[in-house]
Amino acid sequence: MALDDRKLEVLRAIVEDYVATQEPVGSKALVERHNLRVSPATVRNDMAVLEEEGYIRQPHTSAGRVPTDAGYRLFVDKLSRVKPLSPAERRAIERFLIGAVDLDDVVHRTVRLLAQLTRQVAVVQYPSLSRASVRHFELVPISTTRLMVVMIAETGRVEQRLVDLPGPILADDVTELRRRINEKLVGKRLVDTPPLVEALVEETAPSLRPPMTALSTVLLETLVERTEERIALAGTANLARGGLLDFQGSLRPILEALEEEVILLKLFGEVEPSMTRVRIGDENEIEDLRSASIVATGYGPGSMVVGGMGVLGPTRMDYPGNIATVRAVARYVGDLLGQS
Amino acid sequence: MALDDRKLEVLRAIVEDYVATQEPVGSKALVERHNLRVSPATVRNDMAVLEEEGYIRQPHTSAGRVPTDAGYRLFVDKLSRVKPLSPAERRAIERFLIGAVDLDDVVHRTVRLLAQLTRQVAVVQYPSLSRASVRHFELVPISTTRLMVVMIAETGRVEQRLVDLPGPILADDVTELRRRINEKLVGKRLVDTPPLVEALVEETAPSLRPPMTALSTVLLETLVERTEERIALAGTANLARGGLLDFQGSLRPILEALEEEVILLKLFGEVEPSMTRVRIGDENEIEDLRSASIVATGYGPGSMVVGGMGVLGPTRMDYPGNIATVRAVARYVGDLLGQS
DNA sequence: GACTGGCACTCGCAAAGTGGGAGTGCCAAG
DNA sequence: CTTGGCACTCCCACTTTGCGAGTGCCAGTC
Repeated sequence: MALDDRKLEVLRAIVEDYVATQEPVGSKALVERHNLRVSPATVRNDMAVLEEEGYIRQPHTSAGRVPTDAGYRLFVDKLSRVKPLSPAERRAIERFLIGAVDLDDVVHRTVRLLAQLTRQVAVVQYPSLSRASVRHFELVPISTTRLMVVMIAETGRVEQRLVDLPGPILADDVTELRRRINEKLVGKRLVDTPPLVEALVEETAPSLRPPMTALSTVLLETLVERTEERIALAGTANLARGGLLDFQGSLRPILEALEEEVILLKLFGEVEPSMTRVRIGDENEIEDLRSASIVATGYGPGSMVVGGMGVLGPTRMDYPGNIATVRAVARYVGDLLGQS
Repeated sequence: MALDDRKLEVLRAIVEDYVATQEPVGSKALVERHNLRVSPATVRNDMAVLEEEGYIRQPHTSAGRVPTDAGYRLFVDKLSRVKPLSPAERRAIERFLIGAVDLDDVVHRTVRLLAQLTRQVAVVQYPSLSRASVRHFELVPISTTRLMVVMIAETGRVEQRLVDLPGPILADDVTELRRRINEKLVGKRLVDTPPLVEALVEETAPSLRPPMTALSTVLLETLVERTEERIALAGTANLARGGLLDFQGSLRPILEALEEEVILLKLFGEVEPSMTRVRIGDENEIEDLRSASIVATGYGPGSMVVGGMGVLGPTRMDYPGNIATVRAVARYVGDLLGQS
């Protein structure tokens, strides 16, 4: 059965009121607050239909209605326009990010900013190396058998590792290795590098084989393994705001999930280019997050995506507002990365 | 008035029972569970005295007694021996830390380990640079007017920064600068370096003055400003364990305080060498943490202190156990740092 | 003087009872 | 299709009640 316009309007009103008040909303209050031009009785009939279709439900007989996860989903997909940000918010974003001194600082500020603006838990993935490309490699001799490998990515992110060589090495050989590595890898996207590293070893003259082999192991680790593991988090205190009415009583499972970086990466790292993903309640695969919703989006310079960011909160959240904020912040940070 | 031995014994029993059960403890239950060799009535008299002295209190008339912050303090100072760790715990510590690949990983694992063993919120300060000494400086040319400065500290921590030079620079000059910087700074403790950097600039030949001046600014920043700001946190989910009986109802202020790195650094960073500090409830200067206790200690290779670590939980916590665990982990991590 | 058993008293808490009110579903009429 | 009316449901906040744990005090004992 198709829902006519008024029924959709009723659903929207229910969602908006419930999000605002946190209380089940009844037919009478609805007609009063929104100027639906019909009587409560009519609204009740519409509600009955909406309930049958699974978009709303009553917590108890003879209480008001509350949106279901499906109801929120419909609301997000069809019934809400993305709220434009207020000038005050735009200014807040700029002011907050403008003083950032390095990449860590950008991420740090971003996550706090998001938490503050949305009043939810905010998550920002550090710019992932795998989708970015290599700007420069450096080898620094620490001792005769030890090198430090430093990689600088286009995003400005820097990774370093120590390598123990199988035997002493000459300064000239270090220079040679550095030259060869840069020649082969600079400008390439990190995801594409592993086969190149393999080739690099094979093309190396026998005299330099042993150190190059040792290096290649570490290069692969740096390039691939540790590549998207870091996450910044802020605003957990916001979880405790709703007086435990959200999250059916216990913050425990939520806090636990938030401590698992693997989970966060799955939620906020798997983002498609220029898409904002909204995951509502039950739609979450993670058991512990069935009472939470997530708004996530990718960010990066231009149209490139180098990481994800977003917010997490109760299913009863201000979707249009949060979506707008997350998008705006993501775009701003993306531009920032593009500049450097 | 001096408290005789039995009264102290009663206090110890109250603390232990209350920590275990989370419920006010009465005179009858006390004599049953601990073999005090007196009657409930006697215990009641002792309790009356203890209450008068401010070590315990009753939540309501005719309820059992609960330790006050002063009671816990007395318990920690005089009445508890540090529990030796169980072999299982020792093994857990080793197993958990043994696979760590780099400094970040060590800190990461440590904080999770602490959270797991104590079932409290754990905090670990990254090894502070300021108390460690410089192992090596490296200058890496990125372009003709841009250098990357990399500093490696004795603790294995690496910091890097980009520097824009006032004009193009030759490779040989970079080498010269590198040599001079290392000559002057290697082996010095970071806190002692600022005047040395000043001197360095003054001793520089006029031709190299401009780049050295640019460098010195960044060196000072790296050496001083950003020097002890990082903190790792784990186990916040443990806060939600006590069913909100701890922390008088709201986790909010606690979570908020935990998000302020400045606060955490104050709490866990200001540690004296080889001391375990216990801060109980009211003793905390931070308003929001008046219902929490903190056990913190320093750690580092040998007798050096390069950072702090510890746990935070409800005042009703297992002090002897937590103190023992924090100390053991700190010592283990310190040894680990000493090796590399 | 220190300890003990007895006893009256206090008071929080949980279970049970209660009234009010918000909200519903249905129906007959417009 | 919409509307006003009406009977009905049932949650919630409030009060009542009884119970029991725990206390403080006192008089008696060692």
